[in-house]
Amino acid sequence: MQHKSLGEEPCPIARGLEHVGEWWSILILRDALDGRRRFDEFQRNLPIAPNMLTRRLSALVDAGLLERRRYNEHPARYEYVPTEAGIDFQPVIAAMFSWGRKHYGPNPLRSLFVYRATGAEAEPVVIDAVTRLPITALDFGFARNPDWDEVG
Amino acid sequence: MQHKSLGEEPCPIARGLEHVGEWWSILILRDALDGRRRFDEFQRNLPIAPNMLTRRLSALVDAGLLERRRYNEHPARYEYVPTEAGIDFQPVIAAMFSWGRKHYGPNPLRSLFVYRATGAEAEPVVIDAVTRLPITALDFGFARNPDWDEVG
DNA sequence: CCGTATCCTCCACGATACTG
DNA sequence: CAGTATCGTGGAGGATACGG
Repeated sequence: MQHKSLGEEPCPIARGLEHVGEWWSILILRDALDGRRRFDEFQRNLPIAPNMLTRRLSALVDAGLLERRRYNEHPARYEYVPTEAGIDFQPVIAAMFSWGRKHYGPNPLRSLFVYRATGAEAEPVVIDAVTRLPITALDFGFARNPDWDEVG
Repeated sequence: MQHKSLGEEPCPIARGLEHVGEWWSILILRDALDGRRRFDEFQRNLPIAPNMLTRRLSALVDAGLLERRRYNEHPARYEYVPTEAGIDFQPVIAAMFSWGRKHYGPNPLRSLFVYRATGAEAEPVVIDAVTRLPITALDFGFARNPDWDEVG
């Protein structure tokens, strides 16, 4: 993102976007979370130019989402494995999948859940793992509160 | 996105990204879902140039995420309200908030849930609203399956 | 006051050639 | 096979002036 000042925005969404906002980042993350590790695995699965793949992988490493790990000495070979921050990105991917599936999927009228559940259309929700209560973006007051550290 | 062929990718994530992949789109959506409706409301809350705001709002309308609704005749005034597809985007926003909060927030060590729940750190998960079971991106096989319509 | 039109900059992305 | 180097382009994003 060129508007670097957004990285200093108080909103966690804006801050997070700073690291995954580029087009390919999320798709690479998707593949990494799907078990892909190596350069050519990514490239086989994505219509991306090799230099772009290099750049995005480096950026994701710098952002702390992927770890570059040497798996062979001679010749030097690396694999890219999700860090904790990368793994934590899974719920975002899952939510995006569900949303994209419903509204822009090959068959927009049916969601993936149809095949896995009751046959009724289902809405994904994000729930708090502690309270087990559903939370919504609106609950956050995320775009309103200037101080994200204030305790209610 | 310039790589228009990605809009024809089978993966719902890639397809969805086509509509919200631009930097400002998600932040505008965030504000819209937070109750903002009007041009100047958005602009007051975001460090965005007015022409960009116009462009992104139009794009979101074209993508079917926002509806442009006239609320005044003379002079002509419009407001932008989330469609169903826009509202359905909330889980993505929520997941992004949680993720950004944990890893890139002003206080990266604590998540918002801390303040709302037990005091323990919590991980958000996406659950299927029908089965009430947690789902993960890996469950989808999303990056692997060429045919998203196949029924198991 | 609520936007739109114009013009410019810069970088994400693409194509291709090359190297150990 | 696993990348890097070089060059080019379109469009996202920015600054600012204008219009209803």
